[in-house]
Amino acid sequence: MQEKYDHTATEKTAHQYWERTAAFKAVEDASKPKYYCLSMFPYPSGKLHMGHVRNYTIGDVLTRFHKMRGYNVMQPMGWDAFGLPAENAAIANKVPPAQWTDENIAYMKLQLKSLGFAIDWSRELATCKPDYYKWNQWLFLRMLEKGIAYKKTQTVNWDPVDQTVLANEQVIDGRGWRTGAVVEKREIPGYYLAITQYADELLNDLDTLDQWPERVRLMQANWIGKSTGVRFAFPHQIKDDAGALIDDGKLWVFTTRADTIMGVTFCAVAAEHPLATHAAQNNPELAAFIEKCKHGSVMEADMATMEKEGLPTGLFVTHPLTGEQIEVWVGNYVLMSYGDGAVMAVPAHDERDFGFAKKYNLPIKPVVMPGGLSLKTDATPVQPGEDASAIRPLEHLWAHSWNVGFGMHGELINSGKYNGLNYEQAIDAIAADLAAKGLGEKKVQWRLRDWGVSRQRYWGCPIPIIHCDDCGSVPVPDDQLPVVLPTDCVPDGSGNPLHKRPDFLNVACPCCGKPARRETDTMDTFVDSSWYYARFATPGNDQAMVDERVNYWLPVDQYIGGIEHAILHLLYSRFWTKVMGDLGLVSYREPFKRLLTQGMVLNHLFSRRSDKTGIEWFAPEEVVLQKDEAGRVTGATALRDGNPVDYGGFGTMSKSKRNGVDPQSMMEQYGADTARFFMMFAAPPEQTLEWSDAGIEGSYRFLKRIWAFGHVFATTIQPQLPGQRKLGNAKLPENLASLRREIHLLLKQANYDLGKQQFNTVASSTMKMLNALEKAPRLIDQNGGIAAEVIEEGLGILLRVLSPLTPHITHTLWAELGYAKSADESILDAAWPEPLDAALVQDEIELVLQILGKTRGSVKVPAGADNAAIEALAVVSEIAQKFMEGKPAKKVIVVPGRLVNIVV
RNA sequence: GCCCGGGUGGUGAAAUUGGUAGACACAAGGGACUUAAAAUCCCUCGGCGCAAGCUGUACGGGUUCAAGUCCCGUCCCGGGCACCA
Repeated sequence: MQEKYDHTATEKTAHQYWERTAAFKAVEDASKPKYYCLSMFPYPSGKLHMGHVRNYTIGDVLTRFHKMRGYNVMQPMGWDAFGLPAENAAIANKVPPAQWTDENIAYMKLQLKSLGFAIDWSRELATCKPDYYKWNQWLFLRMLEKGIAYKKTQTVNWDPVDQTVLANEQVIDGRGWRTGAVVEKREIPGYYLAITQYADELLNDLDTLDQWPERVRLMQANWIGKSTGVRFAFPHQIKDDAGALIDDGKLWVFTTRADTIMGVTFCAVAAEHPLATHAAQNNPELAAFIEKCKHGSVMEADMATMEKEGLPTGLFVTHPLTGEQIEVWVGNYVLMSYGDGAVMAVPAHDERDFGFAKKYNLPIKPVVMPGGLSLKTDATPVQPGEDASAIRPLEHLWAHSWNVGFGMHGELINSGKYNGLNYEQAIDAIAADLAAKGLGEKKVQWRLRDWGVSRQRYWGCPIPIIHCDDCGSVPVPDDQLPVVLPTDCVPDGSGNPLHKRPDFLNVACPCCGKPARRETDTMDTFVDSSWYYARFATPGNDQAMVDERVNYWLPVDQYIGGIEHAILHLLYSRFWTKVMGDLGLVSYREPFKRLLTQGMVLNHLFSRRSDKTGIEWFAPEEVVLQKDEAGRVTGATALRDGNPVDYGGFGTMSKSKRNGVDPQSMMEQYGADTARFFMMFAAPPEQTLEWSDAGIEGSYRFLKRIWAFGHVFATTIQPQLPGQRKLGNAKLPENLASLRREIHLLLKQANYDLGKQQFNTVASSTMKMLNALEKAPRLIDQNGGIAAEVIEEGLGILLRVLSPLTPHITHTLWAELGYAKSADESILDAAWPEPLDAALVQDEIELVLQILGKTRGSVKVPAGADNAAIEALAVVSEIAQKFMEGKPAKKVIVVPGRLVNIVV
């Protein structure tokens, strides 16, 4: 074998072998447990970034590990290929998005191949291809039939110059990003998917996802936002100009605290509420305020700090239980989009209402005595630590905003017939009374909204609808699917280019046959990514969305991706799965059994602030770091002018901050194995990873040492191997037994860590194995062939444990050093190593010796010794005698295999 | 504001879930080889101390034979959510 490590040659050899043997082709096989390992598919933006490399390396390590463990593994890859960046690139380069996308896919595929990922490329898919998106359209039509998809008007950002709809991120300070024109809000029709029909199941099934990170489940639960309460109405006689009762004479509100209804002193409605609109007609001040509220809501950042403001409408509604007249206010803190756009206000028990009431001098009426407080003779509560003789009226307590009531449950007071009831009793009684009057009932309110999927965009999956003047919006018949998107359009930024394509637009109505128009809206790209993992299981089927194979491979056993998809993508995919399940297409209810959210890749940030140009960012290779004598970074100077730049610590790699590292140049210089190893070694997978050039060098050094040891093995150890092997359970001389034990202990640790998906310590274990083996060759002089056998076994273990991380170098060494049993066998076919009990046993074990809980040293005891024997040995040991200072042992704690603690 | 994570050497981190804190690596310092440099190899490396030893996991308490790990309180850092009624 070659003496020096040549990563280019090594990687080429391995790639050719995998290609030639179709090593990663996955075929259904009922005789083996299956393992479907999936990394979130990339958007073909042009080239891979380090986040991709990290993501796919994690997936590949798991894939290869399971393959060697005997699982039937499948790791596919595809392209999330529709989306806005392709349109933007088209505008900039005057190239059709399809062409740009295809070119990017071709390049990125090469990059993925050069990283050596064990991907079954025969299952590759791109969401922009008709054979994929046909099934988006097909399922959309099924949803339409079941009432899960429906049409309603939606508000969009409209650029009046470009005549186009803008995504939220394309609106900058209220203006279009390209034209600078003031963006208008427009109401246009669009299609929605009723994800809220599945809200309950989506929430409840989170409990079954016990192999998901807790925080992701929490984020989803918050997003779904279930709250149970009572929806009820305040009757009124307020009429509009035509003389009709506004909202049928009922102001509906939702509350989770129906027990405090008797404490309502006013109501607040959103600026867009019909009552507000009505009241503003003859009230310029109110009209101005409402206008301000509507505009204010655009600026997200101000929302958080915004002061609670309001104005009275002068309108009154009737309290449904007391009959009192309740004034209606417009409040800037009431959202039209949540519930009914109106709230009851109970200042005594809600912090926000309280602040509002204090500001505008509205009455505060306490109706709940918080639990845990006792009452004084005048029925006021005693504060913890307060002198019980102090007499204060109830109102005084709240007027001083002593927070005894906000959000707390307790017994009702000041509430007439409900006095004395607790939280649950009060809600039941009040809900019953409201129901009897036809003015309310218990209700569950969700934060989750239906999913608007219409996008007024060209580069997406066409929505399969035809608009006919006579028949209305008609679904495209199944036999006319797919509705194919023309791929030769070049968007220029003004409007949807499909509008200029008569060949696409003009079509006969499927109902009546008259000329009609095709829908030009396309689907949200989240639709594309909501089921691609299922299609991977059934490649090549042009007759059905999925087939029986889907129930073999799915659910995905391990899904890996960024935390940024914790909510939308994962929630939509779960929803889509449930819909597919209800249509009888799949037999599982959750798509992803186990989820790993990998951390981001960070790098140093360098910048310089100048008055003229603002912030200028420096790439790490453009600066020189300054360090103090301890090696701590104290500052940096620019290479180009020698002047200082600001060091901003670590931040996520980004184009704009110029701190990204290009995987391509990395791989050319050091190779894929080094990149992969560093990624795995530098941090546990879920944590952020700090890029380090020195760390890369270190990983490279390790691989060079592995290779060098392989060379030593081939030249000096292998020739010593006896023809007849006798290692097995053989009794070895202590120096060999100890080396062998060390390797097997490290293997045990590595297997344990792999189970935990803690790959950084797996990498550590392989380094420790090499450290041990490098010292071993001299053992041959004393022990001959048997030592060579121990080393051979150790290196074989090391290569296999390392192989999921650095598959190329281990592939080559495995073959070159004679580990492969035949020419068509590679390390991938080797069984994963397991530690041998025979290698782990030892005659004597060393226990930690503590006196009074303080570690003082260690004591050697025979391996089989029982607690009493260990105790006896420990007490008479030299160290124990020294530290016990002649005092008798009061108690001795023996933790088998670990330590002895003597208490005196 | 609420909800999650975190806080361990100069740095990234480890500690088999209550049992020798700092494994493994990076950086730094010293040495060997070399005409020299690079590469490689060896040694040192939490703090104090010549040493025995003492001390040390953000801070203050507690439980325990034993606490980085568990409990209570405080202070920071990161992330998510939010006028959600």
